[in-house]
Amino acid sequence: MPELPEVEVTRLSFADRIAGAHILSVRMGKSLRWPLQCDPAALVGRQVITVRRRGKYLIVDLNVGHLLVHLGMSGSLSFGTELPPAGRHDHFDMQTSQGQLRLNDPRRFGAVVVVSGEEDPTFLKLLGKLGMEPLSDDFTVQRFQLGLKRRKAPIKQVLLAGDVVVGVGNIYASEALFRAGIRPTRSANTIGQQRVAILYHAIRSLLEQAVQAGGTTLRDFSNAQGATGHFQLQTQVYAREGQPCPVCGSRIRAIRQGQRSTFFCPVCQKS
DNA sequence: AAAAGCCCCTGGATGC
DNA sequence: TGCATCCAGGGGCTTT
Repeated sequence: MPELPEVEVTRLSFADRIAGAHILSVRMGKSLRWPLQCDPAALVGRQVITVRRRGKYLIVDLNVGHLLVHLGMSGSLSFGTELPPAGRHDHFDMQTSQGQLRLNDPRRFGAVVVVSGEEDPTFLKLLGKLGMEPLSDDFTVQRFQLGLKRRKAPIKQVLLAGDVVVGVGNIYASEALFRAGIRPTRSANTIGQQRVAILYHAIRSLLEQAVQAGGTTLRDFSNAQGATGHFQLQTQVYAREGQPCPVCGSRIRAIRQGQRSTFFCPVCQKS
């Protein structure tokens, strides 16, 4: 469910409200992808400083240590002072002096993990090999090109892998390649400089627009205040197999790449 | 080093 | 209505 825009929108929807809060209690329900790696009681009394994002991870900086939060495929956070009683899929609840932070995640691919710092082995394992942040100044056409040069796998899968650029998930990968006119099966290292530049700008503008739109809500995404996104109204190929291409009218096609579906226009994305 | 598969888990949609 | 099958926005891990 959540790609970079959804994670960023989630962050923006509660970061200011939780900053400065003191942790009063922590409850872990059914296990998520990994154990918390810390006694919940040990978090009591710590203070939330800020909330950052790296790729699709949220990093909740505490005065002592950090909370790494990942939404997986079906996770969503809520933050509020009057949340309903914990339900079946609420697997993490953190009561603070400024409200309650809750992770709801039916599929439990998500995670909440406590790390001591940025040298913590878990922090390094999860975040250490991530690629460039697409909306940061580090991400340049030149570096993007350099990253793609040494990959001969299909461009769609290189984008998804997250070791060149982070945050582009299954929806935005198809959308970006459509906007750039590149066939998803094209080997990353064979894309010409001009095309790489176009793809670079497509990725940036797409993600920026999606954040502006509050993210994409396909079935159940909502931010920490419960608001849904509306970028799905601007998607052009994702989940539109058989429908006419918005540019040329050809039928949108669907293929499988690495057990994920990919959508593209066979005419606009010739190669 | 890079690429390809497998798997974690639940729920909704579809088909018989 | 019941049951089987497939699919879903991610990504770490193991094997080639």
